[in-house]
Amino acid sequence: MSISPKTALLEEYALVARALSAPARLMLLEQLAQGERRVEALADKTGLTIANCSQHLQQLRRAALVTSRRDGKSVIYRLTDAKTLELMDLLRIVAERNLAQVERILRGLSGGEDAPEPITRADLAARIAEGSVTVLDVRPADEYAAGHIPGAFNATLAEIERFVPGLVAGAEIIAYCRGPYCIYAYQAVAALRKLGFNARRLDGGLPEWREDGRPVLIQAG
Amino acid sequence: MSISPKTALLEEYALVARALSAPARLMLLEQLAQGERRVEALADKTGLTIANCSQHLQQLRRAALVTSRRDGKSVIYRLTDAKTLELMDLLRIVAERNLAQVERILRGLSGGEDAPEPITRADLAARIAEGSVTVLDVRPADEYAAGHIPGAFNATLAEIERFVPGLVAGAEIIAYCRGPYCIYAYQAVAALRKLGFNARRLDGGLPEWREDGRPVLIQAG
DNA sequence: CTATAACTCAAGTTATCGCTTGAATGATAT
DNA sequence: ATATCATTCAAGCGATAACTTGAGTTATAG
Repeated sequence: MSISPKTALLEEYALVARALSAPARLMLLEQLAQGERRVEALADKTGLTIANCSQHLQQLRRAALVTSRRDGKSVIYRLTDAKTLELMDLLRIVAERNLAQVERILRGLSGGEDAPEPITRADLAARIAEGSVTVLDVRPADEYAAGHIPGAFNATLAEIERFVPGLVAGAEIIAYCRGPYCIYAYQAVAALRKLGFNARRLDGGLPEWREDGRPVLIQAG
Repeated sequence: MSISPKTALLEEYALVARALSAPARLMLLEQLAQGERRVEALADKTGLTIANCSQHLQQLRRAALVTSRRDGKSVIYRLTDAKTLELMDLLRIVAERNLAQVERILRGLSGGEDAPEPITRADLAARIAEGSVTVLDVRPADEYAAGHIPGAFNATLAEIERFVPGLVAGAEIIAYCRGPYCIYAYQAVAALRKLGFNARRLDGGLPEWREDGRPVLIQAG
């Protein structure tokens, strides 16, 4: 009872979509977009148990969205290629354009309607070159250490207030985080604007910046 | 116990992916890519029961991949926008590039390794203009009638043999069908090549041709 | 107003998914 | 070899999805 090739093909396409259909797996992909990671590190960051995390990763691998290799005792996962990022991005774009619920959440995060448009990566690069902007990396310290935009300061959301006194009141602040799925930059911009600063979000996060071929500084460990 | 905005966002993105995660819904989207359709017509084409079909369509609508409107007694569904097509296409591309199973099926359909590269839509347009090619629409007659590439002949797979005697042996034949998800063109090319004809597939199908802004001929009814 | 057509809704069944727990594997260190 | 660490496998449970069936809605026709 072999099924038709048509159905077989659609099953395969559906398999890829199904891999993207669980929040836990999207979280894993977001982490992997930062760079390759061990299973345990992914479990830590996402709050999943190790076994559960491993199972999700295997589903992603079956759909060929990620690949894995062994390194000593660890197994290291990474995105198969940039197409995986594209797929995640398109998913987000469709959701943002058409789902009222998404717009509502994003508006809430931005603290009202006064949120400015995000700055493009090309514009930010130009502004950094002329030194007219403060760049803020709103990710956890370990992710910052693993690679960040040269010249960016690092502060988590909780640390922002402590960080503020050092800022010049007039200067524009650009916040970025893990990427489109990450809401830290939204929240940081909202917090800074509430404090009277001129803050904006970067369009995309570090993975997109890197994908553009722009420089990434890795902290000497 | 409100969930975090982060999780809420990921749930929404996952909802879109989940809508794409069933072969039946991909089939429906393929049909809708041809043009807007009533529920009953979609049920006929896909072989789903009406109730089941309706439920799948509602899932697609919840994910904002399709929209619907009432027209008299009927409800007519259509793709929300071209982004839906892009999403389907990217899904296919990832699957074709990375899943061994998909490559195997497609190779099988093409009847071995001698399948030529598909012709681009731009190239086909040029070839049509100079009249140096025969275009074959391998979709059911009703879909052909609802819109086809000007100058194309219509023949289903079963009819191809009957159609053959009228063809010049040397002339190149370009077959197309519903689009990337449709395998008719693969099968038609394989069949024609087996008969000694110089046949190739068009890259994409009618929806992509239309999306390019190229002319589509609608049969006078 | 009633009948009919085209969908949608609701309930029930079977299958699959996501998560947990505990055991099994694979690779290094002692 | 034995111990240890990182990951995967296997079994079980509750929740969700796909499909069916039959009833309920909405709009046109008579």
